[in-house]
Amino acid sequence: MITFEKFTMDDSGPIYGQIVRYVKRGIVAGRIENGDEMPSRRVLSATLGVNPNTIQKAYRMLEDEGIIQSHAGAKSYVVLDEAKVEAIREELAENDIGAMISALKQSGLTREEGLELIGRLWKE
Amino acid sequence: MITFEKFTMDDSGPIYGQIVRYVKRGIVAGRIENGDEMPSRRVLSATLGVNPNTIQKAYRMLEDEGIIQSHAGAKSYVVLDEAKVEAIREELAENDIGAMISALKQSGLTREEGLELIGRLWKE
DNA sequence: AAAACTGTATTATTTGAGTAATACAGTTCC
DNA sequence: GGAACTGTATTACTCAAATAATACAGTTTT
Repeated sequence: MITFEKFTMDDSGPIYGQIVRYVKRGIVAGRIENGDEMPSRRVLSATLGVNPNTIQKAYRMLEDEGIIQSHAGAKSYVVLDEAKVEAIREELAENDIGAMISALKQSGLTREEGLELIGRLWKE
Repeated sequence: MITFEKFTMDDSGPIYGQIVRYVKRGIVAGRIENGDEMPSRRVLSATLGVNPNTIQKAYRMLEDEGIIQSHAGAKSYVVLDEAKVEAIREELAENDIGAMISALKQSGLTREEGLELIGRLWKE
């Protein structure tokens, strides 16, 4: 069973998007694997203090991307193969790192200045 | 006169926030300096294709942070000293880089893996 | 002085995100 | 088989963001 701690979600943007990203990052990090059981909409709703409809919206998006499978009445499961995981890994890196690079460029930092600053701020 | 190209604003979140960030990045990058004249609300509204009220909200925030000055009827001007610029520089780095680091950590990357990947994706 | 700009303020409307409260049908489990 | 779970769907409501359409008073500019 995948565990969602009470609001790891401190990102930006809509909550359902944050949940989708949280799951994808969990997959890439190996915390979530093929065959894992998703918490029910109601349970996750209570855990995160978020409306069931919002959870359903996130789950629907995950299903549309082929990451989970839902059958009416039964529990929902994670469905993954190595290719999918790799695709998600690249999508996340592209998004997270790409956004920062374009922000730092807009701030006038060169590649070397940027890398130096990141290295200094990332103290594990 | 500060120039806003037709939608450099492809960020996320409210438009007024994007405008505020755009100005701050311009300041840090040296594109915007003390004494610079801001485009009028109406002009920027037309340039960006955004409602005047939304522009006014952004300008109000900039004024509240002491970055611009507005006097009813007259044009608005940028007001900066070196200390302010440095404060903005640190705020932006903290935000942009901090967000990415916490995202990459959540994806399970170590500091070394992260820095290596960023270096590879940032091809100037 | 008059025209053409400025900033500022107000009211109404639309849209998307999120909440709230149910309802229903399918499944799991004892 | 019945209870207790599942996923799914619907309708109504609130709220913030953004738009739209003005209006007014102060400033530049000619």
